[in-house]
Amino acid sequence: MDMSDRTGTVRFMSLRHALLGLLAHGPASGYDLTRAFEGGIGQYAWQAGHSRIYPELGKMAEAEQVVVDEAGPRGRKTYTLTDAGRTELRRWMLHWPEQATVRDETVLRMFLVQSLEPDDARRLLEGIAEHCAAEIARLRPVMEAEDAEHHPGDPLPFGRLAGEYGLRQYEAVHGWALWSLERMAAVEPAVG
Amino acid sequence: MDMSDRTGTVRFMSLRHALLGLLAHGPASGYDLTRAFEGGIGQYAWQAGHSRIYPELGKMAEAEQVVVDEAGPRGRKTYTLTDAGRTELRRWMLHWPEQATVRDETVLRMFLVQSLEPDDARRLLEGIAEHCAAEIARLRPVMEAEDAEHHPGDPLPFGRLAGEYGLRQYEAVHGWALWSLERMAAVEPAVG
DNA sequence: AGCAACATGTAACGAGTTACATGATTTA
DNA sequence: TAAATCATGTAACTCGTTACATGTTGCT
Repeated sequence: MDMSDRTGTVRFMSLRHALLGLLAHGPASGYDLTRAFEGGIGQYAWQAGHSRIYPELGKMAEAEQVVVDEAGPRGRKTYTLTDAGRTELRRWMLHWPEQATVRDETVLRMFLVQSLEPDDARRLLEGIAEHCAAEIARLRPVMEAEDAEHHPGDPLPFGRLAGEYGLRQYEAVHGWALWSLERMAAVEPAVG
Repeated sequence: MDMSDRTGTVRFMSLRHALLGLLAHGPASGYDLTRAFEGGIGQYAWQAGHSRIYPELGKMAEAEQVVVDEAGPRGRKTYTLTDAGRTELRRWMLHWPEQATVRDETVLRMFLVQSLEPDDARRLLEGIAEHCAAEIARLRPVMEAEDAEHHPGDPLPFGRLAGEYGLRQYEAVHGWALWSLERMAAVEPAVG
């Protein structure tokens, strides 16, 4: 599979693709989509507020990647993916740029752990390990409950793969923090 | 450890903290720092080009978090971290906001795998698994070589913890992609 | 009647990318 | 002497956040 995109085509606009992806599993309003960004996507993948989402939906409608069902109370507009929208989503999902956009404050902190004094670094790593352990304890039962409800043959619940990704992410960071603590202890044992 | 920051203090500016963190391991010029962003930090944590870095260094000098050694050929300016800079770096490293900035195109794609048709999703996951396997094969020998050169008692090489983080990240994603393929196969076996 | 939640929009600002612009030093 | 690399800077544009602004519907 081709993991890179050497064509000089359309760049960036990941918010648009996030919206296309969310709309792929059913019509939704700007309000609904704003709520969606408050969940896992906003926590782990991409952030956006309603003030950015509404204008983008407008542009997507212009580009005929979505259509509006003018209806619903309180001026609610429901957007539905068009074939053009689904095609663009698929194109984006299958063609990865050589350098994808990344801006992750948490990962940045991990890259900079070694800029702290050893005692501070240790405290930070201990905090990370604890935090991950707590998140794992919170997420694992959610996944297990979802799996228990799932009958063979049913389609996977929306977000199940993403949830698993989050869980494994926390497990990886947890393991890394513990490994780093051991590694630091071997080099420069804590005083006390 | 306090993993959240409820104080209404200074927001965002992660680029500044990335620069403070890089300068913590030694003085560098804007050019050097721009190069640094082309490596692991830019690939996994935070992106920035020279056009953003130079003005930010200017502001940091104004705020006296760095000082300039006016010297060097071609108008090269070397920046050195001050105590104020180190204090600010430490503050940022130890106080985590409730919701950290995240914008990661790759993770976004993983969240949206389920928006693809099963055959496309399978091809994508296979591609991810292969890509991760290749990166793991590339990174592991680098780490092992670094570890082999390392003598007990020496400080950890700069970036060793970050490198391990990257490696474990790829391992986690690799495992997730394989798990997802199995999970999908159980639900909707591939045709053929 | 009042409050929470639903629902949409705009404006000002902050932060990053691409492109424009210039020049000095080193190396082949 | 030509090219690559070093080295810095600015301007225009895009994208995201915070704050401003307004009105409706459903629930208690």
